[in-house]
Amino acid sequence: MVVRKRLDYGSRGHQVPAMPRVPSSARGKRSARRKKDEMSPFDLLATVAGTLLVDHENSSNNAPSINAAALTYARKRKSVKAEQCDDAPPLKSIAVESCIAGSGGVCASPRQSNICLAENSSTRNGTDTVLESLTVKPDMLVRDSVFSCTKSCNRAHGVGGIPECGSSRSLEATNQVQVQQPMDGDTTALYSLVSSVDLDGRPPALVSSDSSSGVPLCIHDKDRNTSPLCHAEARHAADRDDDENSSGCTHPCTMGNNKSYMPQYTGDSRIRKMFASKIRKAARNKMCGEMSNKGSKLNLGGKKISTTRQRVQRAMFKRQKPVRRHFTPSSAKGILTEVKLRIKSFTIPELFIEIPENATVGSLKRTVMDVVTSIIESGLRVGVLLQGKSIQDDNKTLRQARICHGENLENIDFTLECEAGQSSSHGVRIPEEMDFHGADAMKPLAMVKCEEPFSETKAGYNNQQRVQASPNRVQSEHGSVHSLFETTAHEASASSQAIVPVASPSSEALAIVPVCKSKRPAIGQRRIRRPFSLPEVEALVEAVEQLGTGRWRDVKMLAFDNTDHRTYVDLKDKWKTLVHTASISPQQRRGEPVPQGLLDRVLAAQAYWSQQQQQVLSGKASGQACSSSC
DNA sequence: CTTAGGG
DNA sequence: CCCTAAG
Repeated sequence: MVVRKRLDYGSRGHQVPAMPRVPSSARGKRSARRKKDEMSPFDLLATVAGTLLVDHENSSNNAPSINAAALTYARKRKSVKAEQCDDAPPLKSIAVESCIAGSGGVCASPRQSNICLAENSSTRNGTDTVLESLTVKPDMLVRDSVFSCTKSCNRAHGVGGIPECGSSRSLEATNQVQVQQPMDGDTTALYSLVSSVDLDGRPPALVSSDSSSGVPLCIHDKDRNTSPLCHAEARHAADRDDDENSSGCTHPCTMGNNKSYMPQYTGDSRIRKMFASKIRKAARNKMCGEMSNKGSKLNLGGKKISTTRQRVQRAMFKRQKPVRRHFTPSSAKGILTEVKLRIKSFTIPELFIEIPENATVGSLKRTVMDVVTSIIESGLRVGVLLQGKSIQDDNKTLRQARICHGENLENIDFTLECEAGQSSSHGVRIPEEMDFHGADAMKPLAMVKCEEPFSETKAGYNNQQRVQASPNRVQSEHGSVHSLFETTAHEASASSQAIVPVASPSSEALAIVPVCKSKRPAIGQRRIRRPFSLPEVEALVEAVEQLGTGRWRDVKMLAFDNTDHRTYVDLKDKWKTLVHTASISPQQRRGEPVPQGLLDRVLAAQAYWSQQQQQVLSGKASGQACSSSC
């Protein structure tokens, strides 16, 4: 038997992408295998750092703590694939220079605040602007990373020096590390001590600008005046699905009406379902060729451009753990203190990579790896801040630096940044070298980032409207960008964490930006929930009273012909729920209350038309019997 | 494509 | 809302 598979589920005008469907047998396996092959930027970094540390942990006492942390992280993350490590070039010695960053560890160097996009220089100072945080020059792979020693119950102090780090919003990796801290060691020794990190193995979570002020990509986030760290702390308890949230994308005004329903952030289950649905659909259809575990498609070769400049714009991670400091029982000498540190922030700058169009995914991965490696290789600088003030004398003992007996431990922060000024030998291009035609080149990024996939309350009903609202985006979606997006998404770990290349109109450069849910319903994207309003219900009831149940297409045309987001299936479903609502007690009803009068009409119409249908059926049957007998 | 019904 | 069998 041939089973027809409908590709267009929706009604006219409601565009639902033709999607392959996975056999229902696979439905139960939605979220089963997702994370396996994911390689988040942090993973990538962790892998690199891990390799670095492997090479140097025995030979160098000055291995940057971040590497240690990253290594631990990498080790704990089974998802770090060996292939990435294998392909990584041998790492040379790391020049780790203890260097003190400026207060707050942010933008100590003018270059760091130099951005290629932000035409508005007034935004460059002080708190980082969105653009600044988005486009960090590659000379700082790890910028403004801050370790912080804090007591478990001392949240406020853990923030020391951080709030000023606007750039820390860019990427926060609050890995918690544990340090055996000899009280008499000098600051340099302290760095190496971080090697004994005890990293929490949880995968890096994504910063959602909605839930964290760490990603102020959209203006609406200004409403949230919580400090990043406070937010971070607040998210501890529920950091479960950070990785599902879009890092660079905010959904400022969506879901305005129904605060209790926020699909983008509602939780993993929903979004995971979404992605799992994507996966299974894709797998079933096999129309996308090789699919990543995120349902991504790889089609790099199909691009028309000869060179792809990839812009690793930004990656953000946020890992939140309760800030704790563990004091081990003092040894006989009583000079060891176990301290838990955490990386407050961790910034990866944008990278520009030239990749031939016939490059393979593997080569792309290797290139990214090489670039990251080269940057790390060039050296990381660790800074120690005590109460926001940098400690520049590496020879000073901790006691001399008044870092002792834990009394100041909660005030210690660490900064990590790349050695400035190096250029990559792997084809990395710093922003200035890009042939951007002015700052406009990056406009699409901003658009995409802040773009709201669905604006439930304001975008209007027409899908087309939204598409038209952002021609650049549309262009991006249909071009080669899409294929690259798929590729990149494969490497990124979480949905929201995925970095997506976006075509730059004025150049052929591809920008990789944190993925933002597409305005176009992504493949397998569940439609946004749009509760029926009272007028809609009234219209529906009236139409059904007129036409009856079972003629949903007509009902649609009669009462909802101008609303594309209501399919006749939706109307049918709504009627179903209305009937159910009318049949239950008012106390059991949820959502916007429907007037009882309307519900009565629903029941009446339902009873009437069901009776009619039965009569039709019986009449039909009798007619058939008659005709057959006659 | 529509309808119907379960999820 | 989604998914799908069936008409």
